[in-house]
Amino acid sequence: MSPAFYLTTPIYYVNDRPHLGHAYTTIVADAMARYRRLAGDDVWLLTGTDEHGDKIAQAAAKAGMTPLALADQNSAAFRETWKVLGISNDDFIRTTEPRHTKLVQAILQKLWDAGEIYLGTYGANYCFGCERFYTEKEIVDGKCPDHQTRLTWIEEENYFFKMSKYQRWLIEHIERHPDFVRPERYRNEILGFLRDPLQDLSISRPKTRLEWGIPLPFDDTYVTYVWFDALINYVSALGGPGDPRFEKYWPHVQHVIAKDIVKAHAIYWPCMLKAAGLDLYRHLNVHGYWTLGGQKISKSVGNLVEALALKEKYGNDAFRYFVLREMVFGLDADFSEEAFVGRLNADLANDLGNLVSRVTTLLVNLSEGRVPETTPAFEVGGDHALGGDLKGAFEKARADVDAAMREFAFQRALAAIWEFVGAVNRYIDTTAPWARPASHIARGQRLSALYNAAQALWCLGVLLEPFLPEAARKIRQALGGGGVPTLRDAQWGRLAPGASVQKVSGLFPRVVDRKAAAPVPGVVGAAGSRISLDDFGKIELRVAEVVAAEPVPKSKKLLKLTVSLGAEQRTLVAGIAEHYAPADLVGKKVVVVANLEPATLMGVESNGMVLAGSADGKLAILTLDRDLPPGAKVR
RNA sequence: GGCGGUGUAGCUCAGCGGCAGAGCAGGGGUCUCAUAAGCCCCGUGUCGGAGGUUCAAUUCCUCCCACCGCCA
Repeated sequence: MSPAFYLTTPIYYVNDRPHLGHAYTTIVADAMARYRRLAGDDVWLLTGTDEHGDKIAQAAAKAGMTPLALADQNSAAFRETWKVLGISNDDFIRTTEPRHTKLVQAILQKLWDAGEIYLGTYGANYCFGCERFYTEKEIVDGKCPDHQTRLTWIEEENYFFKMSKYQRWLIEHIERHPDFVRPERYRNEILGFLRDPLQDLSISRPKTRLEWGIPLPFDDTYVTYVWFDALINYVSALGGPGDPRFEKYWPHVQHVIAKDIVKAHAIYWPCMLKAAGLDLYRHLNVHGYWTLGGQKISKSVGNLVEALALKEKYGNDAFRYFVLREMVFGLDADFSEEAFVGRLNADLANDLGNLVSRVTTLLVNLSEGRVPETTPAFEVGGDHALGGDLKGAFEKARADVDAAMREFAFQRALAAIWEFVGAVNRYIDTTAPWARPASHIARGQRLSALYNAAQALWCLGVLLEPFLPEAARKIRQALGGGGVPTLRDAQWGRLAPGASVQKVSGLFPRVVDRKAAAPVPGVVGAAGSRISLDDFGKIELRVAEVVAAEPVPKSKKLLKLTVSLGAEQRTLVAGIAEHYAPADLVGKKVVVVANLEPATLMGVESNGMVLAGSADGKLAILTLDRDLPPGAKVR
């Protein structure tokens, strides 16, 4: 029987619209689920939406809707987003579903009967304007920070979960299971927090203040408060104890969350499970935040939503690749279109896409579009072998990916695969199958090289499935493979000689437009996309007359120019030798950046820069359409 | 204020007692099967600062500076 694997994302609050943060969490969970399926596990992937609470009730009132209607609408937006992103979730739970509310009530009743819950008094400063309590540190001069009105001390009876009694037990559990919370930084944070006394957890709100929630089964003048409702989704989605699905998957549960909800998941949740007599989860996997253009995300999530829109511009696989490769799981990372395009061009287009293109083309041109036969004399260690141990390189990559994925180190898994991509590119260069003349040995070497390249490509088509599902499928299909692969298919020889091969080009087209590589105003990295007049004023542009021009020795691209700025002459180096002959430039009036820091190129110090535009490989220097004296200011 | 973390090549980061590393960017070369892609070559950087331990410290300890997180 295959091992079970149960993975959850948080349930997303329907107050938000789906954005980059939600998408990252969900993509991570999806990639992991796909990897475990590939490895042969019996996987259950859960996501969903959290739909109760004040904010929803208020937003619904404002929109003139019922809370449930609002929740329906926004929950659907998440469901739709995951569909568009190709997320392979097996279930989608909503906290307003009966299967959930029933189980929350069942667990509450059980804890109440067991004496784990008591009625206590909670006192705090309340603002009637905000309809909420404030903690001491939030208060400004005894007044509400929003309304500037005096706060009222209100004592309210509420139900409390006896969480404090589990403190010692929880510390011991975390100490005995070093990877219970991972990466380690969050484990340390939790242990630090647990050095102070743990408080009991308020789990109710009176209906007089909040109606939009699950009624307490033992007192229907109260509803269940946030975490006690939300966390239980992980259990209720499996039907709860006694349900075959629960019995099968729950013992193998792992959660994926962002760092903002670590405390609820690492402290409240284990205590709740313990009190309810349920097994604890295996691992809590915590990731960091995305920043945009180096800026911390403040109140507005608009930019995060826009960032998610890049999936449409560049494709799902590229989007998945970028977020999985760029973020070190657990740490914060920066998202920018520039970095995105950099990854897309360097890793996906140049390395992988081009590899797929060249291998399929070689097979079509030199092997009649079939996977060739190989013979021992031409394989690794054989008398006429060439090129080194590609198969060994793959086996290493596969092992490295496995080790990385066990630790949720997606960035390392992808780095390992790309090391192999590099090895295949090198293998093709060193074996150069297109260059083999027609001798018997050369022909055998050529077919052997093509055989190995084909096997390598096939293995990539399997191993890439969790990360680039669409591209991986295209690769397998190009080699005549259909259906759902498993890691066991990622082996030399699994692709049978004789299998037909289709040419695949343009798997990941290069993004060449410079404008596309720059942040789009109003989209991503708002901070980096516009400059102030002051910023522009820092650039000193001047008219310059070219006095002399000569090629820089040993350089294809560079010209050394002497220009006059009127009062002074300067030397500068320009990368335009492929487009302009030195003689064409002398006497021309051009525009230069006059206050650029000096830079030495090929041993020549350059003091400034000639302005030129380029597109599609063409380049043009900016000149004047009327005469101005050298040194004239440009702005 | 307490606890913890981070500070290494232009950028992102790995290394964590024994001659400073990778990827990207940049420069040069080269092949032509391929998406102007590939491949090869090119990195002396006060390893945040100051002390200390050690035969030897980027690596361990102390203090300081800067930034970040959690808690109050």
